Amino acid sequence: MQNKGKYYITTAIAYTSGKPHIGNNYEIVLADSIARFKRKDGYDVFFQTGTDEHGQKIELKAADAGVTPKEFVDRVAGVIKGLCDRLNISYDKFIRTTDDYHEKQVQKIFKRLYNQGDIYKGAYEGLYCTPCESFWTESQLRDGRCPDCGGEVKPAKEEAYFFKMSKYADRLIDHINKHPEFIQPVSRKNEMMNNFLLPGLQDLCVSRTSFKWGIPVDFDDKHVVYVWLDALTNYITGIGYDADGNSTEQYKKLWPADLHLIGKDIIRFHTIYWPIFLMALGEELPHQVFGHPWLLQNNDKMSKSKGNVMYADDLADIFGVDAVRYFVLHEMPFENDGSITWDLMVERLNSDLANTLGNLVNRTISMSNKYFGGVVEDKGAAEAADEDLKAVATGAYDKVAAKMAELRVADALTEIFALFKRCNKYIDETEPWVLAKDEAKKNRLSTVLYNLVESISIGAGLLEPFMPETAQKIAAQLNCDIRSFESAKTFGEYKSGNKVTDKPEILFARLDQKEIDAKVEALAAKQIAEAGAASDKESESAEGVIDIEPKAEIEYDDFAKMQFQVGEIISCEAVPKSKKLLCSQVRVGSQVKQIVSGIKAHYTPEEMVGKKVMVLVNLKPAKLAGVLSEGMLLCAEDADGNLALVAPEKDMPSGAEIA
RNA sequence: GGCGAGAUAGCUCAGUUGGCUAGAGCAUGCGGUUCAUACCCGCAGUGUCGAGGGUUCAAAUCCCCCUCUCGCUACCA
Repeated sequence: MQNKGKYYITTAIAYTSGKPHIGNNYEIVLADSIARFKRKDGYDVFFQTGTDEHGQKIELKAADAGVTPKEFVDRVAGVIKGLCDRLNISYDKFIRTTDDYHEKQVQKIFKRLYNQGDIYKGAYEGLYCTPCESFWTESQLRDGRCPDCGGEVKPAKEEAYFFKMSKYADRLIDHINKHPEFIQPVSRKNEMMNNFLLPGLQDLCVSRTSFKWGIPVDFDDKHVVYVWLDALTNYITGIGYDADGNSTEQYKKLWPADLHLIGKDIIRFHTIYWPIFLMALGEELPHQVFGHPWLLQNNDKMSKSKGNVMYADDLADIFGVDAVRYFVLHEMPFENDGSITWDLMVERLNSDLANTLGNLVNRTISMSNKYFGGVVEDKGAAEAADEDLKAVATGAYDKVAAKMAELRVADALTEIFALFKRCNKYIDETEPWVLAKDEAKKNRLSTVLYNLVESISIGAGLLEPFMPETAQKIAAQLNCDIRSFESAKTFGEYKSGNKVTDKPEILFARLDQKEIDAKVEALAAKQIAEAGAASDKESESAEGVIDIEPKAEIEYDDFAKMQFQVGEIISCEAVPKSKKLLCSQVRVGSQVKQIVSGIKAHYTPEEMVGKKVMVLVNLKPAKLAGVLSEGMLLCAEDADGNLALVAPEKDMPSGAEIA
């Protein structure tokens, strides 16, 4: 087979804060299918995945669990790698951002970018805008004032390093315009252009002093390198990049990457910051970044405490690895989010895998055994009816390859199943059981069965990248090797006179919805129990608790400046020109304040009325979406951004002081 | 608020540069068949192609407007 050149494909690296659910594993199955397809198609493929292991969240989780951060990430990385292996992922490299070569290179990269002036130390003094709660750099200020609100900026305590993004923006815009395939799907290109590139890029903060669990900046050890410079560079450090110019042969061969496969939530980082980092390092840009949609569960958020989190290993236990692979690949459209439910999985498995594919293999082998003792022989008794089957079988590769070239994996699978459906139809057209009754038609019957076995063999060869185990099982039952793509283009490669197995195994057993329901309930119970136990102490704890960025310590005087009181909401309406704002009239003691809050998504105006809530009353009034707001309603926020108003635990009169 | 995408059969969607009775898969109904995992094959559907207006011999497809949904983004005291 000719070598079509190298193909370097990566997934995003998984954050080691906990066990990933099926929605996270989707990406790696997708990547694996592409990698296997390319490999089989004659490319010299290198497939890298791994784990992102630094950051404050991990530092805190480890502390909760009573272990060191390294012990914590070692354990979670092991779980993640185990899931990859369980899903039969054919990665060539599993990188961890705690690997020593990676850490060393990140330090070198940081230093080099600093030395060449792309990274600079941000002077926070005089640059914090209190109303906006934002830090600004010199270059971002407008006339020495906050570019957002035009207010004064004041000194602050934390210093940080920044990357000068704007310096490379024009080059990046040019690159994106000249390479329309760079950002996939293309609809994302406009979002990046219109929201970030064209309005002007802000410099990116690339260090932190507020936590320690990260790669230290080697010339300023108060700082650790902050997430993106650490995480994104895995794509080059994993294959031997060296910031001093001594990159390995492997690096020179593989870079630039052919495809970065990532979730749509991190497209910005991969199509703006990452290319700019690479430009700063003088490296080529990756050919393509594909921000795939998400696999959601029934539009319902997965949550362990609800017991509805789907994990790849649980699914594989119930359905089998290849069924899970088939499911996530098939259900995921190209541009919109897909949805996954237990009902749908049972339906897909019964309809596609058991009925169409499994039954086809089974009935074909059964007939071969029944009529010819398992011997499959082409007796040359061809008829016109065979031509279409042959055309579909030998033409399937081209169709699948065309879909794969566009990364349309779900469509590629559909093309393969079209071949299996054609085979079923062929059986009905030729009616082997009728031929079997006529001794004179023995040769025809033999040829018909040969055509079927040959077509199935071709289909199995095409199926291999997506469902490797199943392809293996089919080949074993047909007693032949798995077909190469090359041999899938010609009809008649199955060895005539070969003997198939005499005891065909069921590839996919039909499932009973009720049995699955029972298993699902058992899983849910287990999860809820675990979630309960976890909230006590266990290392999995942090579901149920939230860690946020700590702010600098304040004096009592700072606190005393704020005046909190109980306020009663007497009326409330939506702010017309905004999506998220509600405008409430709040009685605080004898006065009424108008307060605007960004909680429309969580409370209806009707719900708000009558509530007694905690109000920050002496906040300087400001206009929001053109409406005056004279205070702030206090809310708690969870990790998903859900808000809950804070209210006194017993009924208190309006105006009561909170201190 | 800014930018963008979309609204087609019960469900998920396809419909290329406007062209014949608008398609596929799944689900539903009917018929056929029995090698096989009660499977497979065939047939049939229903659709005001989101509402309204316009251009055209001809519009799901182009233009205008309206309603709704979604994505990114800003604001969210």
